Amino acid sequence: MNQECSCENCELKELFFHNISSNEMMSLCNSRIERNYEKGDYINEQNKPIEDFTYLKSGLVKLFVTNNTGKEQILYFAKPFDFVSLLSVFSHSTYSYSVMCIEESTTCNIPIKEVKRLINENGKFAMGILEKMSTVSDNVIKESLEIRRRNLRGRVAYVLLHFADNIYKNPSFELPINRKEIAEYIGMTTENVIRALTEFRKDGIIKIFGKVIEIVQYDTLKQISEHG
Amino acid sequence: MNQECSCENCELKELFFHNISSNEMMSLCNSRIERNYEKGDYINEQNKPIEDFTYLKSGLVKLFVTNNTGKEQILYFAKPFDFVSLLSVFSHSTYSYSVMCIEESTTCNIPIKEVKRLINENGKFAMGILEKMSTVSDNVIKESLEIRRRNLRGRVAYVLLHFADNIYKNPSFELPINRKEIAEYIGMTTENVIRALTEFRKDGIIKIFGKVIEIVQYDTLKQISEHG
DNA sequence: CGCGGCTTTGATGTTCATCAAGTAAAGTGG
DNA sequence: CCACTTTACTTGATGAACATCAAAGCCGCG
Repeated sequence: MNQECSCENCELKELFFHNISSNEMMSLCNSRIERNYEKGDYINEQNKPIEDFTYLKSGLVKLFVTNNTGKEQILYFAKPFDFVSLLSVFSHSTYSYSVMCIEESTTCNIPIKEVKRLINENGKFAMGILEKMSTVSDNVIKESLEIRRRNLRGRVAYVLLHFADNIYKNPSFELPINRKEIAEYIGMTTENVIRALTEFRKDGIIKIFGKVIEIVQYDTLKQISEHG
Repeated sequence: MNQECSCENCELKELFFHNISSNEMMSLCNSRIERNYEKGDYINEQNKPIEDFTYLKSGLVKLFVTNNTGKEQILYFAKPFDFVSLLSVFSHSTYSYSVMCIEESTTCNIPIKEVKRLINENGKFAMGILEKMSTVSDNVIKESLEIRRRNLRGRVAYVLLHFADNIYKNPSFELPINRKEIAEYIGMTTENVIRALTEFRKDGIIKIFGKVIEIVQYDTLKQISEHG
């Protein structure tokens, strides 16, 4: 009778262990593993079998696909509380995309079988997963549509605001990715991403110190993002 | 004791009423409504409250968003057996997308409350919904990435092949949408969609009779789609 | 027949990708 | 710690791809 399940104190408990009995919880807690990753480490790899249900406890990761021309397309940046393996876990036996750390990260992993068993046995738990999954896929789709309807400047502005508003909640932040990855996210070339950034800098809208970005004229940037 | 639930004979029974008891089934069957739509009718409208869980029995629909510049972006074409309201039902109280018929269609609607109740009570049923939802969102995301990495010609070729292979399963078919809608789907202008089609026609790759398209050189079109 | 919407074509200009070259920064081995 | 290599970043020049604008043809419908 292990009374000391550390999940009891996990800040994600409410999110994930919602609506399950203490027995069920104990069982999950015993089969779960925490993993630490450095920047650049793969958490999941495209086409590899899905074994764990993974969520991010801390850090930041990018979800991307490598298409058959060898190029990478980034589809999402996941932050803590996001379920990293949520998109294809229930429809495929292998990952449809790769997940890589862009900041030091910690994940909590539960064997996918355990989670599936629990879903089958507990509808309330299933409902929670459904809600979370719906949220994540909705976000991914919406973001891709938002990016798609903008031009180069609008897209770059959108990304900067995304990091400032949603990820770091601070107008000045250190970009966890390089220029090439910004390009892979917004579907433009590295050179043109740089050109847009330089323009913003010359116009006094942002300041650039290597990877550190400071948004000086927030409203102007917002306007450019809304297409100006 | 109504022994005559018509769902018993519904071809979608296996898909949706999987793993539920005959009592549960009877209850769903009694609260469900079938609706018929003409081409151009709205099935769901963006920002309107979600009341029903909807799936498509027959026909063809487009899912799209109207962004704040008033332009429409098509994100998916749903065909029978697809759950039309599957993307945001569990995370939002209003639709994130509009759904409009592009062919005469029939839907089966079940009050969302009923479905949620059933999910909460029956994990196996929930698992089925999860799988379906995962499949749909995976498809939407994958398709958008596939389109994004192609140029004009590649995108138009991709759409034609999509209709031929996935929707109509026939190299010649009648396009259910106009040129503008193709453009809204692939993120290009109407004029350029037409130019690409005309090129394909002049090169003898396809034949065009108004909305009827006949793919003559399938392999060539495939090559163009894979970027050539 | 005439009107409005859809389609098509052409001309023009803008936006963006590509190619090339150079600078800065960061890692590597002696 | 310094030369060396590699990787990231930056700028410029050029051409291709695409959007925009304008106009005309087509087709269905009242």
